[in-house]
Amino acid sequence: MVPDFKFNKGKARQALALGDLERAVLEALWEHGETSGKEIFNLLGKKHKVRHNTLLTVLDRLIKKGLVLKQRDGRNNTYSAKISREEFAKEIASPIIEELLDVSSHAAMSAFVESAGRDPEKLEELKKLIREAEKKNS
Amino acid sequence: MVPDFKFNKGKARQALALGDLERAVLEALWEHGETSGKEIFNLLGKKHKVRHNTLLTVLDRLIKKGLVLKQRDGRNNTYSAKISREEFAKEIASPIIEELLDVSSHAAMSAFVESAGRDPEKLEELKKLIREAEKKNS
DNA sequence: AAGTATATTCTACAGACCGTAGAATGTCAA
DNA sequence: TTGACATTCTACGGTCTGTAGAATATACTT
Repeated sequence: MVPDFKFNKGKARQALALGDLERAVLEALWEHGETSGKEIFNLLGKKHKVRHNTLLTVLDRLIKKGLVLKQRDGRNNTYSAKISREEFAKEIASPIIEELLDVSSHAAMSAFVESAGRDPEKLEELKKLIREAEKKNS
Repeated sequence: MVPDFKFNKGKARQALALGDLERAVLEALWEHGETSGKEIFNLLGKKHKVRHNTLLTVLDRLIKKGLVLKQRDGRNNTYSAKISREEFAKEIASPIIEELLDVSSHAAMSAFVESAGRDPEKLEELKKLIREAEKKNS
């Protein structure tokens, strides 16, 4: 175990290209689909203790990042995820995994199987994916 | 495919908790073991076009992060990685993978098998790890 | 021992990213 | 038209990273 150095949860979240609040907003949009600014505030403002403003700024940044779509609807706006959870996950997973394997494929694979392995279903899917990959290789 | 949004190499590197130059320095230390400041400059200064200073600052930050050890040796210092490549990889892989699986286990597993699957040896190791995990589960 | 070359330390700046939110503005509805 | 509400504009501060000038320490040479 390494003293001092801690690659903590915060770091891991950052690893996913977005800040915590940004992620939370995106999650909310995935969960609720098209959502007005007010709804978003109701969903997140209390828990995160942020102003309505703040959430709108965050939404704006997500728009700039190409992750969220904004539509006018009278005096309100409507926000929706421009990219599905699956697409997002796919987009970020590949380069990260590539890097992890590059640093140490053994460590990466161990960690992966250890995490996924806690769920037998995931293990089954993993095996299936491997069989498919092997078929493609041969 | 998602337009606009690109989780590029840069992001992925950042995901590994360090900046590019920091990573490069750490890699150099892993490769060359105990190294003087001058050697580090010779190894990296040219390629990265940075001053000796810059590298020492980076080393200093790595020290603060608990990743590098500094020792006096006369007028020079000697730097060495305080954490092995394997340890480092292990440390960072787990939380990242945890997060990736959390966002979408399917996407994470697909991406993983796709990356690792390009190398049959890795695929074999993966299968072995899975068998071990299954044994532990039962 | 003084001088010089070299390495290190101190200090600082800039840019990106993110959370945060006040102030200004726009819009609908009564 | 006015009031209530939502949005937009603007901006600040903290963190992280790359970058490096200036100041300082050290050792070797003469």
